[in-house]
Amino acid sequence: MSGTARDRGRPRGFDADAVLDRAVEVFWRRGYEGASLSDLTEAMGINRPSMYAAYGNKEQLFRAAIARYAAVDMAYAGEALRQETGFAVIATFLHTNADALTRADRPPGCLSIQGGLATGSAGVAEFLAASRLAGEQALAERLRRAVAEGDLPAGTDPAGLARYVMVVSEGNAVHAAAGADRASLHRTVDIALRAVPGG
Amino acid sequence: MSGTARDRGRPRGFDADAVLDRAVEVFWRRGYEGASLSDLTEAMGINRPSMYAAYGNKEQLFRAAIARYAAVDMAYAGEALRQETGFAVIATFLHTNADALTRADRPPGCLSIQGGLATGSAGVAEFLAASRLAGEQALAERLRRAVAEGDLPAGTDPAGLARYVMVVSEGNAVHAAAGADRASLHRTVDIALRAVPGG
DNA sequence: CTATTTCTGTACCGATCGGTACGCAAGTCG
DNA sequence: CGACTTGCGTACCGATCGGTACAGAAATAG
Repeated sequence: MSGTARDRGRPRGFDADAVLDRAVEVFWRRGYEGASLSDLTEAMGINRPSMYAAYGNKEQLFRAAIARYAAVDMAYAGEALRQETGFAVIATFLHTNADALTRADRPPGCLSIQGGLATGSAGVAEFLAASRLAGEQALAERLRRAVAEGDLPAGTDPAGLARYVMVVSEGNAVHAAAGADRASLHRTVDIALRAVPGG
Repeated sequence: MSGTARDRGRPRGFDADAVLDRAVEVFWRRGYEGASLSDLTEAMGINRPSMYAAYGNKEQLFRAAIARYAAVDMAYAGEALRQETGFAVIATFLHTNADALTRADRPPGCLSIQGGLATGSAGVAEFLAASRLAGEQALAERLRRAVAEGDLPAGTDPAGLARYVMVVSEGNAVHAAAGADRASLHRTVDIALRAVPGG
């Protein structure tokens, strides 16, 4: 009963998280279908069977990559939700988002959108849409509180405003992927904020 | 010299434009990489060699499909540019765009974005980005005139405003592809218009 | 030590990818 | 009527796709 039947056998020769980061980057640049297993395993530095043993198959690897992406590259969103006022939440989210979309050490744009809006395997696009929707709902919840607390005007529709914010963020992601620079994204955010009560 | 060496030989057994419309729909639904030649030729109702003879190869077929899409499914954009004031141009564009993104007889979203943000063949994404940019510049030109004519406030940045409008439109396209309904797109547009001088 | 378990690397699987060779059908020319 | 030109349909090409069988290597358990 000492070894919990898990430490037996040959130990894994790679760090699963570190290797997953390389997969994130490949999916981000090439999309789900554009990233072949050869691309992925080469970037990850492991062989194909090791990848299958660790993650199952390509789609499960992609889902793991999205989870890792959300935890690492979208941490700024959680930060934004912790701002004190509804307007500050939105302004912080959009501006930090603009920065995240144009980091020099990462692919431009957003993995959730680059990954595959239109893809042969139906599950992938729906999975991505669902994870974006989860973020939108978290924002709507925060804005609902802002209305209740009075720092957004009574009568403001929190869900509609949250959707607007996500639309701006996703549109910026499309522009960033097409090569728009950081300053122009921030300029767009400044215009967009004029539509937000308090801006 | 009667027949200009073009009417000779067996005549083509299909209407090139009608067949291209079917290709548009396949690319729209599945993206550039997700649409296989088998998918395409089956939907077009022609054989592979007929497609190659008529269009060259898959990428040229895609470019032809984009051109056809711009002429047919984005005609509303030209209409919007002909509105009388800068605000009317933007409002008309965004609202007719919301309708176009959710037509019952067409795939949801926008071919230019569904087609392939991230794709293996580098040329495709750049071509799509360039065609979106052309629309943005046409809008900027129209808004520049609106500032000159005084129906947008002096000091308004036409290029920045045009980019903002395209960002909203592209963000809405992402949402439409994920299944958002027409009403919620229009609600987003109404919020977005509050950022536009005159809204 | 041997037995057992688990990971690694090679080498391969059938399916599908984009693209094409080639013979036949269907027209216009003289 | 041939002679010629062009599109159509079958049947196929090499390359690459996602996924795996299998044997050897590296660890623990006894």
